[in-house]
Amino acid sequence: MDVLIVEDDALLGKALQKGLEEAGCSCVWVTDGKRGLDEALAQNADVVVLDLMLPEVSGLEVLRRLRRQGVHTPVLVLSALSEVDERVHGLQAGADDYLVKPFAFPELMARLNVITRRSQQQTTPTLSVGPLSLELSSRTAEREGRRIDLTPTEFRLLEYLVRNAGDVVTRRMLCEHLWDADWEGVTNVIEVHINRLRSKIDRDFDMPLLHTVRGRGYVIRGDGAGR
Amino acid sequence: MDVLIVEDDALLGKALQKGLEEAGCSCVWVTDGKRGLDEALAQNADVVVLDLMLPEVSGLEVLRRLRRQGVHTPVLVLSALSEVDERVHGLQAGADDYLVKPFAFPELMARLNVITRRSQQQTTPTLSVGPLSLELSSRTAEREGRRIDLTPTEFRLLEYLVRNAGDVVTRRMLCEHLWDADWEGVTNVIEVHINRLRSKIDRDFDMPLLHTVRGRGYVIRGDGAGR
DNA sequence: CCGTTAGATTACAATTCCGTAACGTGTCGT
DNA sequence: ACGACACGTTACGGAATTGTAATCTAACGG
Repeated sequence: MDVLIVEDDALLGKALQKGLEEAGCSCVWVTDGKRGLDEALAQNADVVVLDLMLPEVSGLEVLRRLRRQGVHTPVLVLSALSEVDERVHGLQAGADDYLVKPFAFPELMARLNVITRRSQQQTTPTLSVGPLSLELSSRTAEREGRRIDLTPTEFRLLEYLVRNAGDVVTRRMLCEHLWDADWEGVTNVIEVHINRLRSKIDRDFDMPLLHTVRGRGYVIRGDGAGR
Repeated sequence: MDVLIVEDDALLGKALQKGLEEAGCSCVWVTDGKRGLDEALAQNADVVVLDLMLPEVSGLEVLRRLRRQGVHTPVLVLSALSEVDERVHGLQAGADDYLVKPFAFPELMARLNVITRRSQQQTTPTLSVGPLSLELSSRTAEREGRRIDLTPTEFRLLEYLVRNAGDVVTRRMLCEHLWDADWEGVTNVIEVHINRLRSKIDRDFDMPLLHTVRGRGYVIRGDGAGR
């Protein structure tokens, strides 16, 4: 496990690094907020240990900026203050846990384990079916490592299919959810978009995921099974 | 608080409804999975109490489909089985808590309170600065109740500005994050897009949010303050 | 006060995206 | 085997999106 330590006190920093490395973690230790933010933004750490009292940029500020940038790496905040107020601020700013100095090293380890486990099982904003995954935040798809660019409607179509993976999605459903519409069947918009989608997510691969169910609609399935 | 109860056992269902209503909650009680899913999808409930053993569509299936549709309403699962296995399945399918029958009513209440509170403070996938908010999932913006349609690049530009709200965003930063690019300054793409963005989020309102900092770049601020 | 410069605004052209229509292909029932 | 029908494929035109360039406006320095 990779840990980023942001701690200006050399004694404590060194102790943390030593203890964590003995516990089998690899550490990066920086001593000011500026570099702490940079390292954290690089997203190479699985968890961050962040002191609140720092020169230059305060720990709270680092935390706030980190979260604003959309980085959700779990953060454990250290502070000399035991004030409830501070604790509230920290948690509001996006900390996952809080530890008051002085503390016992085993407790730090225990808390780090808890928050990393929790963050791992958090639902990431991503959908997937078998080898295909959609990243909702960036609106891109990926299959077997390859990035797939989708137009807005292609993405919405695929998203809807994936949310109903394994179930047949009827034309009617698509009309109502992707267009506004009651018309349904006036044109062949759907077939056209299904076709374009297939050419992107299935054409270049062995196993087709998007199947048509004659007379009913379409299904997307993770295994290759046609029905 | 609005509670949706999905429970086929009439005795238990009635008891739950009575108890919850006495505690000041308003309840909707349905007795099968199909209607449970429909009601839950309507998103009128703040929390769902879901029995696992149901006729037609099983509780697990209801839960799974609900989550696949992107609905995050907290769900408390009820089950006669105390098997660890079942519990794991339930939690994996997206349950927020688990209660084994028979149970004491106060415990149910306590757990409902915990999971609703937790879900409320969960970070919704939305950014906001003052009167402006961005919904990341649907890629739309809203200001003072009015929906604002943004093109893909406009949205990315605004998102980046909002994530750095209060800080000046330089041209260099924009070039690197929104385009790939090292060119920076060859053309005036940025000014043009800023202009288009302003015409949508500021033009029709009293207080401008997007300010230019001469020689540095742009800031977005929730209060009207120019600097 | 004037020239310089940064930024705003507008116009325009290239590209992309989307819905329609026409046509091709395969499947099913008889 | 044949026709009907469902779906696939391709081509085309209009609309939206995006980057470039030209022009206009406002701030700043001296």
